[in-house]
This record gives sequence, structure tokens and C-alpha cells, in this order.
Amino acid sequence: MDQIDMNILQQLQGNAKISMKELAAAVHLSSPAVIERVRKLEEQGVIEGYHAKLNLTKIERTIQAIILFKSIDCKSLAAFCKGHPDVLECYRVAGEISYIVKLATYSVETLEQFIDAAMPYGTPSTNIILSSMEKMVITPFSDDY
Amino acid sequence: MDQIDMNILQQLQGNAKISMKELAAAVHLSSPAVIERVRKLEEQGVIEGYHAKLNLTKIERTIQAIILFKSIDCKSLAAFCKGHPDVLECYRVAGEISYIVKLATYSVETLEQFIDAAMPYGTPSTNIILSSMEKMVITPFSDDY
DNA sequence: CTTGAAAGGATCTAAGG
DNA sequence: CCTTAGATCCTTTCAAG
Repeated sequence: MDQIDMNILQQLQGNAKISMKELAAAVHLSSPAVIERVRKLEEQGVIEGYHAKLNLTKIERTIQAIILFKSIDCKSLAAFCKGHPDVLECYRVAGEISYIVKLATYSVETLEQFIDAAMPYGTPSTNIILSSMEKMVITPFSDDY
Repeated sequence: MDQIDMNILQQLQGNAKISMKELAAAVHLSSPAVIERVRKLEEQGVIEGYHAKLNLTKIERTIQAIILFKSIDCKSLAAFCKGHPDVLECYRVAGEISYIVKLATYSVETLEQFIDAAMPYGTPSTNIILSSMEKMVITPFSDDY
């Protein structure tokens, strides 16, 4: 994992569909060299996949929320969340909170349904998302430290 | 936005690099038809981009955390977070909490540095992520409701 | 790792339903 | 709005250095 690999990772985070030829030019290498590097990064599991990012509002998931849980049965909650179509991410955490769930749903009614369904697993504290920022590209091995 | 578009979106979420030919076969359409649909979904902003997903641990960001802030100057905090290389996502929320930040950093030392730097903007409650689940594919317009 | 040539696909266009 | 077929273009692959 050298500086060139880091550049490759940055490029692919920003644009998964870039051709190997373009990518090669961007990192000042030949196509075969870059193809081999990408293959290795995939094989090593550094690159986990390539995904389209959707605008949640435009697929009618207009309500997004982050729900915090304290002192609960985390295993059951995790299983519940995993199987629920509105849950985007969930985190088992150590801190003041035990479990954090991010979800995107259709309306306040469907949010209410989720909260009711989650109640058996603990007491939720619901935080509706007003605005958000998600970085699609992070710098591998930043030299900031 | 019909059922075929939803199928297309699901496929592209799971695999951004699928060829239009393969995608066409998956949704039982011809290539030109599918290319035109994808073009429109991009143009409408339903598809925001295509991104490689990295394994954070394998790029040395072994510590991940979700930090909750109460009663703070959200604008300043947002600006600070936006410019900080360790911040992955941040959310302005309505609820018990005012602001939520997800970050990935290199060590407890660099986490401490972040917390110290963020202190001027409010009192953080730090939750270290022990394990997590992130869905890369969500179903557009689920019929569950 | 690079270059260059060859092969294989993918996308695009056009015509037709 | 779709399909099929053909042509073009581009990408990847391979071989040699």
C-alpha cells in the first residue's frame, strides 16, 4: 500500500465507474499496472464493493432519523434492525448509549410504526435528521497526524 | 419511476460496475432501453453517484465513533466537521440531541485530539463503535406499508 | 512496470414495431 | 417506449522487453 494505491482508492471512491485507462492516466501509470493494483486491493478486501448512491428523498424516503437506545437486549435489537427494510445502518457502541440505528422511512406514520416495533427491545430516543453531510471520499493514511 | 426502475436501482446499488448489457438481462429489457432509463435516473438525481466502498480498518482507521452533541453552535460545528479529515458523516437533528458526528480515526490519541478540537463547539458524548451493519442496498418504494 | 498489438465487449445508432 | 441488428469505439488482455 503505497502512495499510488492511495490515489487509486481516492479515485475509485469518487467514481467507481472510471475506466482503468482513465484511472491509469490519473495516477500516472499504464493500464495493466493499474488493473493489477486494483485487483489486489479488491482481493485484500481493502475495496469491499462498488455501489450506486441514491437520493433517499427521491425514492420517497423523506423521513430520516437516528435512534439511540440505552440498556437493551442488543442481540435481539440487532436482529430486528437487520431484518427491517427501513434501517440503513446500525451500531453497537460503548458509551452513554448502547445501540444506534439510522433509518429512512416514508412518513411520520411509518416512523411511529418502527418505534412501536422497536420498543420491546429498549427505550428509543428518536432524533429526526434535519440536514446531513456524508463524505463519499476519505483520504487513506492521511498525513495530518 | 416504475417497477423496472426500482429493479435497476437495486441492481446498481449492489453492483455499480455491472455492464448495461448484464443489467438489461437482469431486468428483462434490451440494452438501449436500460441505458436510457439509467441516464434519466442519473439526470433526475435519483442516482447521485457511484462509489467504491473501502474497509476502514484496512486503511488504518481502526477506531470509529459516533459523537453526540447537545446545545451547541451547530453552524460552527458543521463547518469544523466538514473540514476535518476523520469525519465521515454528520447530522443536524431534532430530538434530545442537536448534532451527531460519525468519524473514523487512527488511534485513541487521534480520537482524543478530535474531541479536544471539538470541545469549543459543545459538549461531546463519545460512543465508540464496537460492531456495525451498513446496508448497501435498500428497496425503493417497499410495499411493506 | 511499459509498450503495442490483438481480441473481445460494450455502447451507440438507426430502422422498425 | 420498446427491440433488434449492425457498426464503431473503447477497454482490457497478452506478449515481449
